[in-house]
Amino acid sequence: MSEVTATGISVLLVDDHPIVRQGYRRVLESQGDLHVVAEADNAADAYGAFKAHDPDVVVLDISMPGASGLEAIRNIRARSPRARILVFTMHNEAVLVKSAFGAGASGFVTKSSEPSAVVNAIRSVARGERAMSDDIAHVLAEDSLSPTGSVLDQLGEREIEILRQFAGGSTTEEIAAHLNLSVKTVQNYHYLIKSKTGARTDAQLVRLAATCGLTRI
Amino acid sequence: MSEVTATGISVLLVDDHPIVRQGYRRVLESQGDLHVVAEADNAADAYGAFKAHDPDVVVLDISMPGASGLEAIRNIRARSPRARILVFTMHNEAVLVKSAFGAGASGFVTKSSEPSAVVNAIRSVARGERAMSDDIAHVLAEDSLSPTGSVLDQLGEREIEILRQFAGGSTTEEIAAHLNLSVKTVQNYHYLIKSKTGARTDAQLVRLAATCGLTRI
DNA sequence: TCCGGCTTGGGAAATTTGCCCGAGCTGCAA
DNA sequence: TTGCAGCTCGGGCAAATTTCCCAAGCCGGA
Repeated sequence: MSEVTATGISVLLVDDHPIVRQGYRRVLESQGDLHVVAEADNAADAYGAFKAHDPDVVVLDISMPGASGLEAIRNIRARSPRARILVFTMHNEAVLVKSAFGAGASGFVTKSSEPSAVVNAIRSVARGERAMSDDIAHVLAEDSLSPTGSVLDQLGEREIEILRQFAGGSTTEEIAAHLNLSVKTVQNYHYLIKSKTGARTDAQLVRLAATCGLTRI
Repeated sequence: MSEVTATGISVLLVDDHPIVRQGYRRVLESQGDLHVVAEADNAADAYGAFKAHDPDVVVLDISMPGASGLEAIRNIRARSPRARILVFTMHNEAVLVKSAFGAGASGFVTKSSEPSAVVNAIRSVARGERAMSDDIAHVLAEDSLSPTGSVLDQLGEREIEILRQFAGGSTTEEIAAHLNLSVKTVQNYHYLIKSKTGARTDAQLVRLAATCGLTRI
């Protein structure tokens, strides 16, 4: 049972900052056709609120405490494949964007976008279209992405093992010693993992490994 | 020349996210006594806007591209010691809070606070009082009791800012560009941070930053 | 005033990265 | 059976980064 009216789009807002939520709410409701029917301040509550209100669009920030926002996306989509989820966050890393779409998001908009771009993105995903802000399109274009599923699916067993140890804090030498490989090989894997995942930085690799559950922090 | 009316408090909003600014504006203006007279989306413009509008209170997010928000605080206070500045950010690290007050802020409120707490904080600093949200008070209290300071206490303010951006996934060049520093300086900070914290790996650095709440994964 | 710490960067050697390559293995499909 | 494709493992080499050491300016405290 959707709460959508003949002329409106119902929205569930998920963000951990109350005043940010309230600000969004006012911006969205001033549009006339957008109605915020519920809010949640963490990923765990997001699914409950989704079930209770069956909104047309879920607008959520993926950088929240507790369970990852990606987790929330998967959670919602697993049970309600027709759910439309618009990620709205300050991050603009290619890996994160790909993970979000891979997890089932319909759109990805950064907080640096103009409010008009955000509300238009909401309308787009409500129509079942894919939406993303200009800067995100740019990031993805640069990344010249390959059509894949989860980021980890592109990695071989060895690559994942090395990524795990690397993200755990081990040095290249330690990994080589532990796996009985030459340092050069580990270096090559390191490079290969970065190219495959699109991570441009070791820090991005660690974050990627963490969001995929490869390592805990 | 203050733009304050007999019954109102004029506010300058500084935040790099347009829709967040717009949301704040609506929340504040719905209060009746608060009037947003100007906005700025970076620290550099903040002082210009301050001079032009002489607001009663500056509400600013310290995590912005360009010059650090702390820099903006010092900038404004140096020229207008009676300026009231309320820091409004998602960060709640004790070191950061102390730095902000040290730089001349009158208040520090996190984005996890209730909107009512935020507007009350604005009224408090407008009256010349010091204000902080409950969670900030809690963090400061815990910090003053802990015998072993956080690892971050060994780091200077610039070092913390660079660590935050690095852990967030930014490259050395990007950080240098954001902060208007030479790449060499950022590299030196990177090295210095590793020595001070004892991290032997970039991954360890990211984990450290995450456990200290400097970045979220 | 002097000392110490922060900030900013240069310099130079050591190390790592980025990207190319080949070779041995396995599984799979024609 | 042959052959292709993908994983694993490492060499090579130029380019980039990291690692240290150093210096100068600034500021606050003793």
